[in-house]
Order: sequence, then C-alpha cells, then structure tokens
Amino acid sequence: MRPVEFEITHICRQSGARTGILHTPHGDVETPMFMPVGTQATVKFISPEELYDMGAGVVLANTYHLWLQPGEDILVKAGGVQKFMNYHGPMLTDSGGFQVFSLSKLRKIEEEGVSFRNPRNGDKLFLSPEKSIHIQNCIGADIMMSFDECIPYPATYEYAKKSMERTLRWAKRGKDANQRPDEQALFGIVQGGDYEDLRDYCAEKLVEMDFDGYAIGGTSVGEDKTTMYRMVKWSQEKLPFDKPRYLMGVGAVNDLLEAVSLNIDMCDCVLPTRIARHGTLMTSQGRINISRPQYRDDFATLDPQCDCYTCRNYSRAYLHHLTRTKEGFGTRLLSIHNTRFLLKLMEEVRQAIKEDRYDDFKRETLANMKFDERGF
RNA sequence: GCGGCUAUGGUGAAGUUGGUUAACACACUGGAUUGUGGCUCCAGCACCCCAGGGUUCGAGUCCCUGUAGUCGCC
Repeated sequence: MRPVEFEITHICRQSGARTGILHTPHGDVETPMFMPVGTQATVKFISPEELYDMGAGVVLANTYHLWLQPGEDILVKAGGVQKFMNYHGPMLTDSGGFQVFSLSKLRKIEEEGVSFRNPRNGDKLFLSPEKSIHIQNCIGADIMMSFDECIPYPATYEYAKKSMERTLRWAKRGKDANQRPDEQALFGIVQGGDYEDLRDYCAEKLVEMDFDGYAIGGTSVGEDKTTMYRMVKWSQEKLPFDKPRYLMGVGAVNDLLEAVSLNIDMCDCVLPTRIARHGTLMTSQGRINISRPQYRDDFATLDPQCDCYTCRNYSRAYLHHLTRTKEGFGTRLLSIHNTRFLLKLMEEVRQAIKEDRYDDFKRETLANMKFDERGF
C-alpha cells in the first residue's frame, strides 16, 4: 500500500479527459484539481478555514522557503507542516529546484547539488537531492517532489540533455534517500526542455524508478503556449495511465483547460493569489483590474456567477476602495475570490468530464471568459 | 499704509556663476505578473516655470511693474 493512491473514476467519452480520486493520508481529493500555493506554510492572506470553505484540496508548501525559515527542525518539533499551520487537508511540498532556478543568479550546479547565495542576505547555501528529501521528510507533506533542475527557455539540445540526465540521477538519489516512503509519496519530474526525444526518454526512465506520481516541469518559463502544450504532450506519453500526473506551475485558465485535455490531474500556481495582490481578478466574464477608476462607483457584484465569500458580500466599488487604500482586507478578499474562481472552474471541469461533454465545456468557457492569449 | 520674504505639474519640492531634453518623491493613468523575494516591477504624466514688460546670442534663473500669499512694523 502506497501512501498516496490514485483511482480513475471516469473517462470522458467526448474528450478522453479523466476524473479521479487521489487518496492521501489527509483525505481524498477529486481530480483534475487546482492546488493553491502556500509557500511559507500559508496561502498568502487566506486562512485554513477559508481554504476549506472554498473547497481547496491539496495545498502546496515550499521546501526552500521553510528550510531557510523557520528551519526544518521547527517543522519536526511542530509535528509536521499540517499541524504547524493548522491545515488538515492534503499537502505537497515542492523540492526547491524551481527556487534555485528562479531566485538565484549566483548559483553553481554540479553533480552533487547546487551551491548558491541566499538573495536576501548573501548566505552561502547548498541543496542536493538528499538534502531536499530530508527537509521534505521533516516538513511531512503527503506528497514530496524530486529535486530537479528547471532549465530556462530556450535551451540548447546539449544542455537540455545534460541537465535532464542529471535530473534523472538526482531523482534516483532522492528516492533512495526517502526515510518515510510509507507515509509520504514521492513524485518524479519530467524535464528535457522542448525536445521530444528528451522528454520521452526522461519519462521512460522515471517510470522505471517507479514513483508514486509524475510531474511535468520546466514549463511556463517563457515559452509560447504552443510550445508548452507540446512539452506537456511529449512528457506524458510514456507515463503510466493509472498514476497521477501533475503539471507544475500552471494556473492560467486556458492552460488549465488544455492541461485537462492532455490528461493532467493536478496543477498548482501562484497566479491567482499573486495577481490578486495587484488588483487583477479572474471572472466568468473576463479579467478585471479592480483598481481602475471605472469601478469607483460600480456597486455590482464582482462576478455574479461566483459563489465565493467576496462575491457574496461585497461590491466592486468597495473592493476598488480597499485596493486603492491598500487595505489588507482588500488583498484578502481578492485572493479569496481568485482562488475560489480556479477551484470552482475545476469543479465544473470534473462535472463536464463526468457528463462526457468536456470538449464543449472547454470551448464555451473560453469563449465566455474572453481572456486574451495569456489566459487570465 | 510701510518694509522684508516667497511665487516652478494634482501635491511636496530640485533647479549649479543665466546656456541644451525642468531632478526626485508622492498622487494620477496604463501595463506586467504561470513549481511566490506579499505591500513589486515597467511605462506615461509641467508645449513650460504667477501675469506683463525689459536686459541678453540665450532667462525658471538678472531688472522693472502688477497680482497673490506670508512675516514684521505703524
């Protein structure tokens, strides 16, 4: 018995997309799903109670950030991240691989691991597959991620190949280092840039190592949509059908809908919470920047089709006012809305799959939302 | 009434011995944001320096008059 088991519940006769249930030590969640990101053991501005209320399932936390602060020893003393932050649903930790890519200019990637500087204070840091898994064991989330290298786009074939092969070796080392394989699942991550044979090979080798699930990494790093969807497609062709597939870092509406068509079961993204902090909202009629002057005296509901706490209780004019005055409550209300918006979108996705009309749903949803090519 | 001081965009204000595209900040208006450095980043925003006249090759910068504000005195 694995710590995390995946059960496919329906395959859409129209699209081939699937619904499933992810069974975790902290409860079952339906897929396809969107996972809110709580980097520092909190989804910024949203309480655990609010997360339950809006139907959140898996919540992410970040190995890199929790390692630096408060430190993995504190997580152990707390009895794991769920107890620490009082969120009792399933959780997943990213390995820190992406942070090495995104936060640090001064880094040196070697076979043993990655040396880099803490961009905040200049401290010398070193992260390796073993160390990442050790910290993730301390954090204690239901699902852990392999420590991988996320390469930029574009990358040469030679570099993408070299990096992908190293990511495979790191995946093996991380798997061997896992001290709690019966309590915490571990996912492998497919890399390989935008090269079909590399993605294909990487997936095949990861499957030989037999992970609990498989993720697709190295996307949303500056490539265009067509390239990204190709990368996803190439990555998952060799993946076992009955294992969960996780597309990392994707949260634009059109990307989520396309990912589901490609049999992706899980996605996570900072997008809804990050853009909320800057006043941008996703609604059923398209994107809104609530700070614009036109909303000053707009007393309508933010999104009449949304059932979130914000839309049930507050007007656009009030949200505009809170945003202009930089009140923290405004940030909370906008973050709640955007997060619920994507969770609800995925509820509708699952319903459409179960009713064998996912292609129709995707087409109509994109038409109604009038998002631009970015998809939000 | 007399004397001094000041007068630059929506706001606070830089503007060197008069010399080119009027600093900076805030506000404002757009935009960005995809495995999170929350309160960020990028861009735009004074056809003109209270009004009028003068000196000068050239004036926000010098001179005169007016106006407004401000302080002091009667």
